Amino acid sequence: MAAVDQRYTASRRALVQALLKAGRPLTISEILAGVAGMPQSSAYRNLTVLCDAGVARRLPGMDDLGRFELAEDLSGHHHHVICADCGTVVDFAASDRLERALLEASRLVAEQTGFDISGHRLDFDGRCPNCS
Amino acid sequence: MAAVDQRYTASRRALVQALLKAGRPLTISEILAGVAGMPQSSAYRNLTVLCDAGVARRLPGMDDLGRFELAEDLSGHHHHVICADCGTVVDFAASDRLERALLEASRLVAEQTGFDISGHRLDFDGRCPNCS
DNA sequence: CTCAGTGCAAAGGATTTGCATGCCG
DNA sequence: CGGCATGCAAATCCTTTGCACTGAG
Repeated sequence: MAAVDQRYTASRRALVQALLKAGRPLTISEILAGVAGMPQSSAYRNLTVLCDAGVARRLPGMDDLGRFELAEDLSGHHHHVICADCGTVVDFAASDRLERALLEASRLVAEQTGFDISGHRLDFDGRCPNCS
Repeated sequence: MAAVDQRYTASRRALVQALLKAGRPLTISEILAGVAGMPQSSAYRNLTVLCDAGVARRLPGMDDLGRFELAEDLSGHHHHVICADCGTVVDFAASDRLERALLEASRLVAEQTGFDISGHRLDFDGRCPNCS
């Protein structure tokens, strides 16, 4: 890890802690709220560093808000359940059976499209208990 | 459809045609390139209308570019293969077996999270032939 | 002493909105 | 006529950058 990373400073530690504690992807706003006193720019900059270092991961969102979570190396392979109303994202681990089916599908996709497939992302869309 | 939509104007028709012809999700830039003479604001505005009308759909992307495609009502249920380098998105239809497994998983997710699940999204990440 | 890290403020880029005008019904 | 649609330009929103300063090795 030290191979890529520069220094594991207080700010970065704080970011990782925040993500760890949340156990689900967080927006910048949520992160800033949880790590009082950190300027946006530092949050963005360090999050970028963490992503490059393979510690964190940025994920796409329906709304235009960037969300961050710990890399799967640290959190384990999982998928997401997304509320169409408030955008909240919750983690979810798929069954082995489903994962196997997905792997198989990857091979198929590679054959059919010529892409070199490196992974998959599975999201469930719905409405969370709060927004129902 | 007329229930939600206002008017099916030339601009909107052009947008739908462009998406239809492409057969894959397009960015705003790609759309503007294909529909010469349309101002960005009109493209955005009409795309929004089309999305509200259930004719089109906006999808999340790793890069910050919004991509649009026709709704599944028109294009059929499918998934995406995304190039990590250039961001190009290609459509892909999953096997019945996989779809069944996904449906089953939806039920499981609903139980475990309390969400009301309305659908799923499956993306394969990789590198396209051009970027390899 | 040197270089990475930090904050602030300014810059960027994609998307949205206000407003006046044009056109369909 | 009345209301939606359209263009243009200005405004927003999230995110990235430039720059000068501080801190660790």
